[in-house]
Amino acid sequence: MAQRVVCVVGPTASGKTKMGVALAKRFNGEVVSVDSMQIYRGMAIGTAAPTPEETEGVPHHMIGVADPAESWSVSRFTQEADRCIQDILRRGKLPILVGGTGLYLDALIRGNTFAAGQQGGAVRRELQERLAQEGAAALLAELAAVDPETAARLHLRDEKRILRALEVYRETGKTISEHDRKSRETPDRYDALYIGLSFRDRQDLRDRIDRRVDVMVEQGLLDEVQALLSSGLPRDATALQAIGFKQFLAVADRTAAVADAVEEVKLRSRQYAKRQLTWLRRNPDIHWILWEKEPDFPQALQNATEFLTAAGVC
RNA sequence: GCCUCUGUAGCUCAGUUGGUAGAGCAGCGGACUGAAAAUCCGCGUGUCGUUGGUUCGACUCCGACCGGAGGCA
Repeated sequence: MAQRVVCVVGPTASGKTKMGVALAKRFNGEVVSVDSMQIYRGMAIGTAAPTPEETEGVPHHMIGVADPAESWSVSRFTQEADRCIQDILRRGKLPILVGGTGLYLDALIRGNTFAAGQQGGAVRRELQERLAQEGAAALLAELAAVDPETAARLHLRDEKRILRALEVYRETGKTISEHDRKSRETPDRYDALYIGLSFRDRQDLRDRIDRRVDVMVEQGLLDEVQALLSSGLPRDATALQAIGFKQFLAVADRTAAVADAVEEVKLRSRQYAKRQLTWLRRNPDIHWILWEKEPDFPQALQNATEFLTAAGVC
């Protein structure tokens, strides 16, 4: 039987951090952040990483563990996070996975393996050049010759995935569809209990996102971005693709006004929240707790506790 | 007060010589296996300001009224 872990999921600004801490205290757990941007150092404000006060002494893992100049990936993340989970289990504590990056969480729970290849690698660079020269149609045709299944699935404009599919074939001699099929067949690595947080009315989520963005700006999002830049972080770093950082980069460059950047960050955040909800919707195992207007944590903790104890967590 | 321009989707706007309307953004839905806070796909949601008239037929032409912008006084 796979080892048991608890996952707290939900769109951005739904209260996952607070819930994670409450559950960790109640069930003798430690939190593992599952967030593609909180892993980078020096981005605490813009990624709404939990502050020392917010953690209430509960150990948190996988936050601020990476240099923003190096680009991480699902593969790298799952390896490191898995190590944390194992360590927590070894110490007899309950791992509580808290985060909004759906792909990372699913890969972790399922124990996905990833085929060879990497951004910045020789094969990828060569394919990128060919994409620029010959166009996506040529590459998609090439993919169709070796992996018709994937080629049929991908849209001509989905260049990122066309490149990746070709890369996997080049690097391993096997198609990505074959790799994925095998990866899916392996049993899940963890026995996960999911608690989902969201709002019954999307408008309430939007209001909460707006308020959170205003707070980030008050707390010094611009300073945080400027600090990253003055540390010599390249502008095309993956870390700077994070919502908030991308827009305030323009403010730092004086090519955008603060007020416009704030509106843009709010917009991108709610679009991101929508994509997160789409991702989560296909997981039928989530025990949802839906907020009415405002989060009610005491109530939610009781609800979640009942759910977890009924499932055998103590 | 007079003159000119203007009123079409949540927003910004197109709409040819009259045949009940379409773009971008927003929004909604979906996908996602080494960039995932990334990337990609799909969907038009409408008293065409109101009200009379002309016409087989009006967003389109005419009148009045209401709202907005500018100009002259």
